[in-house]
Amino acid sequence: MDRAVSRSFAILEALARSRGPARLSDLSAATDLQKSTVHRILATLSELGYADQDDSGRYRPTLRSWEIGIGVVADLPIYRVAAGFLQTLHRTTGETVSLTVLSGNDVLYLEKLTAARPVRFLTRVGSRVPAPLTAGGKAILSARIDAPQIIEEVAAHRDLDVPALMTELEECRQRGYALSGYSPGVTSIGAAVAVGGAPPDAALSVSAPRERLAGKTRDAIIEALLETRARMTEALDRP
Amino acid sequence: MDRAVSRSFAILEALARSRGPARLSDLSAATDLQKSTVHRILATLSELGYADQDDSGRYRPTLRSWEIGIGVVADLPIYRVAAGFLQTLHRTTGETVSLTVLSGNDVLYLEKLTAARPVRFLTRVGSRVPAPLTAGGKAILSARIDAPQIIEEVAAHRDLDVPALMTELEECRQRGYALSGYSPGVTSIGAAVAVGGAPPDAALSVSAPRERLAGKTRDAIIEALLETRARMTEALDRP
DNA sequence: GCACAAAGTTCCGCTAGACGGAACAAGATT
DNA sequence: AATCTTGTTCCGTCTAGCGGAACTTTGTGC
Repeated sequence: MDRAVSRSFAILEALARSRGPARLSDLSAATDLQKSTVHRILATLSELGYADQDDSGRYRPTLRSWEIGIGVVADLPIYRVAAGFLQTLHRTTGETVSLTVLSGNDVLYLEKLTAARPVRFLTRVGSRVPAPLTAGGKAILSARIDAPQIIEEVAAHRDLDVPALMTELEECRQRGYALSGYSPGVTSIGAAVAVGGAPPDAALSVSAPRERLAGKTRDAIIEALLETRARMTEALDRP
Repeated sequence: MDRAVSRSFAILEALARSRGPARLSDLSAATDLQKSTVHRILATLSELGYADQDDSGRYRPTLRSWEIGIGVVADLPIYRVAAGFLQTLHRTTGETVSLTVLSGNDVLYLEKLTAARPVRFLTRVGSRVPAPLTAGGKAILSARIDAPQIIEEVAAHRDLDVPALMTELEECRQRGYALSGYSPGVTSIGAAVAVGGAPPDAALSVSAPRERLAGKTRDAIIEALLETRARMTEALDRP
């Protein structure tokens, strides 16, 4: 395990985590590394174009890591295919739509199109939320055999009503979509997207204030969501 | 200049560049490094969560670098503020709108909202185009004193009609927006966004097929663009 | 404005650990 | 079955990363 490599990523992560420019000594403290070591590695990162130093000597990350990262997601078949479907879903429903993928025990928000009358959201693109707490996550879990162990691991950190969740997942499996109220006052509806015959690792979801998600509107949105999911699955399976 | 660090990023970049999973020997060849070295560093990267190995032994980058990167852009004031303005501009014009930032001699596409009837675009979010070739880039350059040297550096690699470009920039400066036809058949209109009194390093742009950008529509779009730019600048200056 | 504090940078001897050639194992190809 | 090719492991060599301390610069408080 190359020590310098490991340390360089720790520094880069600390740099990205610190909102705004970071001082050398802060990074040194955050990573628990000698100042001279941090200084040397930062010089290397700067030379490579991953960090920058302003006039006052403080360091900030550059957009280099973003360029690499965006290249990675742009290569994901799900991401490429989803773009168009997300838009049509957004247009037909008029609400906030999201694309999430399962990453470990979390759901990772890959893309989000926000409604004209936006909701106060706790999540932004790039953020993680434990899968069993979100509509998209539940939709994914409901079709995976490893759902129980994921739920168990999450339950070890937060308190979850595991039995209730299990019966809820069973319901999701039957009707094809999941519901959630993770952010207070907003309801989400999620549907899992599977590629090939594999267990699903992505989901589409629609979110709106609870009062906007009732009666006919709600039924229409669910229909649009399931329709989009079907079309998208079909597009993914077409080689 | 820590060698192992430099090499690890070279490997990560090669991994991200190679669309789809990459083989060890390919990475070894691409980075001009010994197989054993690449193997060891990949093991480190895997342990750190930046790379993964599938059953067939091939390596692929994870979403880790994207998570870091998206955190970096999410911290950019321009990016945070732009989101809402991009949406309203997209809605009022109905066309494709983009947010770009100046990065070196290039313009980097940070965000893009695509029109319902989309254009065949050569650019995607995360891609780079030499600044003098795009509407957004010209708009930015027209308000910067270092424009001549950027143009000169770009002209060294591609052939540019430098004198024509300089007079065009002068026009941009006077009317407040720039025009471009970088992608064949599509016209873009760009306006620079400056924060504080500093020289601008970002731009908003609207793109559409040439035939949709004529007469009254065109005037309306330009008005909407300049209006949005004004509002956004105001929002950025408000602390 | 001076003195003190804290932050960034440089230096250098030490040695841990990265390096790379070669050998080995496991598939894939002919 | 024979032959590549690819991923993995081993190990002696020695370089390059390490960290404590000294030095310089920037900023802060009286």
